[in-house]
Amino acid sequence: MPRSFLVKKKPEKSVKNALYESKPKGRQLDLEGETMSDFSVLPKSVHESARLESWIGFGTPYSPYFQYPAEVTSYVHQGHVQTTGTPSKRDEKPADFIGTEGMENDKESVISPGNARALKKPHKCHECERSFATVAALRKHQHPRKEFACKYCEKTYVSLGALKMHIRTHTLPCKCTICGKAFSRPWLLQGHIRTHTGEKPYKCTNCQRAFADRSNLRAHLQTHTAVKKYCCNQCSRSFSRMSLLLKHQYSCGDEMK
DNA sequence: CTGGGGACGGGGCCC
DNA sequence: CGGGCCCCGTCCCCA
Repeated sequence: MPRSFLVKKKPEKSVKNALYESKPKGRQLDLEGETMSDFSVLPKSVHESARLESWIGFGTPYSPYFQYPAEVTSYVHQGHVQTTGTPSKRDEKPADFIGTEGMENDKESVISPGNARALKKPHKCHECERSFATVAALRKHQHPRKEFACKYCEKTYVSLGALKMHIRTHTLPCKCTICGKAFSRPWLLQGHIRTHTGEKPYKCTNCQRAFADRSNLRAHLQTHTAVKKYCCNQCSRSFSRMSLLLKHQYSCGDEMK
């Protein structure tokens, strides 16, 4: 039985934590069904289609494959316009991304056969004025960098491996055989199993306390130091945790006003 | 309210 | 490319 605090209040996390509820619903059902799947063994066709078609531009109004059906979506950055954007940002303004003119140019009916012959490079980049003979060439020019987008959220990654690792945080393939709780990675599951076994391999050298989690030992070690890691820049106080410092700075800042 | 502990998330790095 | 691990961090509970 999970402790109550495991059900977190943030929406994006509550989805995952809802997996442990007795009655999953909607999206949660979807995720639960995929809990058993391992995205490291995605069908090869998925990977290859992602590689092959990524620079064509999935998820854009420009693409004939706008509704990408596979497990992994993939797209490329727009080289000229967008350097740090996310898929959502890109999708907010599709007209800016490609341009209405570009969309029209994609249709053969817009460029008559005669004009097409006359214009050997009818597809013009709006950023640098270079022209290209094919839509694909234009898009390759505009999208020099490949990115892989998660289908469950808006995060993007530069490698398929990084994306697959991230997708595990949605699919949670590692399941505890004792309580059934699922985790994204095996070592997270190992840490969780310690809560069942009581094993605490991380021992404090200053006192006799032991911890199941290395991070918790690290936080504990801060309690032994006179000057804590997180210092307030308004006063001389220091704290063992960032959260405590932030909380303090909030009140400290009020005092300074 | 504060500080500490428990449990866990996730990106990056190394092998 | 995948697994293991490290590190930094969050969230929640409790004394």
